[in-house]
Amino acid sequence: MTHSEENYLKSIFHLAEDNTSVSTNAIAKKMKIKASSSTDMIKKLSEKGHVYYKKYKGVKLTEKGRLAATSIVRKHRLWEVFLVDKLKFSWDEVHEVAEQLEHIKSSKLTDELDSFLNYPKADPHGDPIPDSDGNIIDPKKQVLANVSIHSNCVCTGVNDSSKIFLRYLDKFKIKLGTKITVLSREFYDSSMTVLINNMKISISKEVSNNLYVEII
Amino acid sequence: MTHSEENYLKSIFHLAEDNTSVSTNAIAKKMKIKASSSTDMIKKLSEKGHVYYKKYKGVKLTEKGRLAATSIVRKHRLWEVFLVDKLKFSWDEVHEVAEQLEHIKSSKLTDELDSFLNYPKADPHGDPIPDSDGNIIDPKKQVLANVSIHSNCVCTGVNDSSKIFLRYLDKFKIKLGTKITVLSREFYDSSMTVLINNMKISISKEVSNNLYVEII
DNA sequence: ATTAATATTTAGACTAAACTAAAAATTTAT
DNA sequence: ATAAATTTTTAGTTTAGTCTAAATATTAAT
Repeated sequence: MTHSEENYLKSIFHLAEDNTSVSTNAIAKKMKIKASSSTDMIKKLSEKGHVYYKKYKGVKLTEKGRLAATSIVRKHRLWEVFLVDKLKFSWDEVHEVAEQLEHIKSSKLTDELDSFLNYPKADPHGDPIPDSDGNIIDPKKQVLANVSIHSNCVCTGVNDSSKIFLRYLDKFKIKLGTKITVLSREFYDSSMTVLINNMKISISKEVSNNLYVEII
Repeated sequence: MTHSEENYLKSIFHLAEDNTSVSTNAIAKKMKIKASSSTDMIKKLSEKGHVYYKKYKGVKLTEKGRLAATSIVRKHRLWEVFLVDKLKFSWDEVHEVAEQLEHIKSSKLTDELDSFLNYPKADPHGDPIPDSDGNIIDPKKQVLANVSIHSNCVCTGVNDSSKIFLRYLDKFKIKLGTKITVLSREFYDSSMTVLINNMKISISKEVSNNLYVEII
């Protein structure tokens, strides 16, 4: 399988982790290519048995395609853990490099890396790492925005792994494991006041919608 | 730079580490491609300033090309150290995977890896690791075949990193650092009798020519 | 239920990197 | 020094993955 084919499968997977149907256009948009390119590649992936495809009717991963996709996601997230835990990368620096490393083909490498890293359950952004059979145990996540007032919770992940968001979080020393107490919420703009690291801060709805937490 | 371009530069470098002229044919042979493909790519690399090239007159790396080549060799060898030292790869398993990893583009990754591995001087086969400026300190090597009788020496590298040779060495428990005492040499076939791990064994000239040693 | 807007596919073109076959240059041998 | 052998280059083809522009299908709006 080529890098390009792998990227398509990964994109389809991310567009529909629940394996609902995805349009060729949505794929094109996600991958920042033209729709015609997407259609072409989908035909090819369909012939190879990685996706189900009916003209104009969208695309779904086959079992084979899903397994290939989760394998790439597994590698991507394991490498991210490696970069943060073993080398000195921060969580906003890992994505680009992991995009390259995820294409390395060696199941021994992947499995030894997993072992070396002590079988991590999640990547540096809190996203779950699929096992080698493609199973993903995703502790269903709750977004900070939906937590009721006076709750005590812990940050368990982010819903947006963009550099800009991650750096915002760094600025306020918010990381995975950080305790957050919800103090109040504004009707006007859905912003929240929360207690983080003994500091009272105000958080916009954009932020509270992109922070996953677990209530304790 | 594409993977393919990088592979050409690497091949040229290995064909002439002393930076003498290399024929397009030699490149083709080394890379197991046709000579016409080689000529085409050389033209392209020449236009990009990575090689000097005059039709029918062979190819030499420019400074820029040499730096690119050593960077790839550096990455290849660092990854080999990682695979052996940190994951559980043996020295005959690392090459194929390192061929993929060497193309990952991130100088931060390379330098942090170097630091994580404690700035190794050589890869698992004893080949020197270039520094980030492309300098290679290669302790000039002596082949076991040339060592005089009764010398005590230590294995410091191999001149053939093929699986089949490395596995032969494994069978006799010969690895980097293994002490070798030369007992005698046969005129007939240039084979040697040596003492290794307290075992007297006979070694063909093929083997003694591919083992680098340092006399102690 | 048509028309308009949008989504999707088709057709044809481009680039990178390989190939084959043939031409041209160089080297070797007589 | 010429012919033969070998090496190297040129010319034209192929495949993968992209693109643009045009055609067609689907969906939304009146």
